[in-house]
Amino acid sequence: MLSKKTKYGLKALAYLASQKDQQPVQISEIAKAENISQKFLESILLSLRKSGFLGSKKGKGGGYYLIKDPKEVLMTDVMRILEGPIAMVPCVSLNFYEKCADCPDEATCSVNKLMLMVRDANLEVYRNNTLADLIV
Amino acid sequence: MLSKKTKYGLKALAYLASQKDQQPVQISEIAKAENISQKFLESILLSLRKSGFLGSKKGKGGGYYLIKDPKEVLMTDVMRILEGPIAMVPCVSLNFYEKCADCPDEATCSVNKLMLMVRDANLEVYRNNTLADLIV
DNA sequence: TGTTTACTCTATTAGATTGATAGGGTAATT
DNA sequence: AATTACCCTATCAATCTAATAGAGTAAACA
Repeated sequence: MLSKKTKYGLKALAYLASQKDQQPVQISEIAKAENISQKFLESILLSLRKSGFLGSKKGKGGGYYLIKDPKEVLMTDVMRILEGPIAMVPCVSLNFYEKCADCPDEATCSVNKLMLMVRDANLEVYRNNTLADLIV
Repeated sequence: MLSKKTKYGLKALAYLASQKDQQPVQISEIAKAENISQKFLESILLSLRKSGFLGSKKGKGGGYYLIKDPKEVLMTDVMRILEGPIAMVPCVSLNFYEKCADCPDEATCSVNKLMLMVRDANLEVYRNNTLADLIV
């Protein structure tokens, strides 16, 4: 299940990417346009800023804006920040690897085998899509 | 994240599929071999039986056994029973479709667009793999 | 027939996570 | 200096997960 956090984050990024100019957009505007709880959105945009996707400007006329060209924003990076690991089990995660406590041997683990294929399939989608591809 | 339920269910199915004959295997044996809480495994095997993957035999010499040939058991079906929807959002789910409450128009929704691709990528993996493919 | 075996079912629980809300603080612009 | 809007902390109800406990029931076998 995709978390609301990721869903809202993606919508907000798409909203910013579809702006004509790169003027800052207020949180309240995005929240209203995308039906998102404003306070919740605040925390999401904050984490996107801290991870280098967004810039912000304070004071009157302030708001958030995209730092990079939407074509340069890979979905792999966005998803890892918003949703966390792309893999469904830590033992096949590239960026968040962890050994499964209950599994004695990954090489012969049927779950590992399947989840490795799933991970690769997902990675291919996320790698081949940028923020620009999400805009209509 | 893959739930423990699904993980254990897959391991149990793979364990049963790797048996030489089709004699019933006791829950306790599977639980021990795969490091699974026996009581938790009980409920998982029960749901796999109710959904037509497993048969069970009571009394001495009883246990669970596969009903179909592992080659005939599609991962799509297994995953839907154990984990639920394959799609990450209900609005792109084939078997569990639901409209998103917050989304006015699926056709122009950036999240919908991306999650549709992800769903298809996952479906392809699950459709092209049977229980037999998980065995070493 | 009676006992054992092992599946079946219901209920309960601690813990974690999620999504949302409230309230105040702070920096930058005008 | 006032306003605007970002920034941060804390809290909370609801939900889900994983595990556990205990009792019930059907089938096999001596």
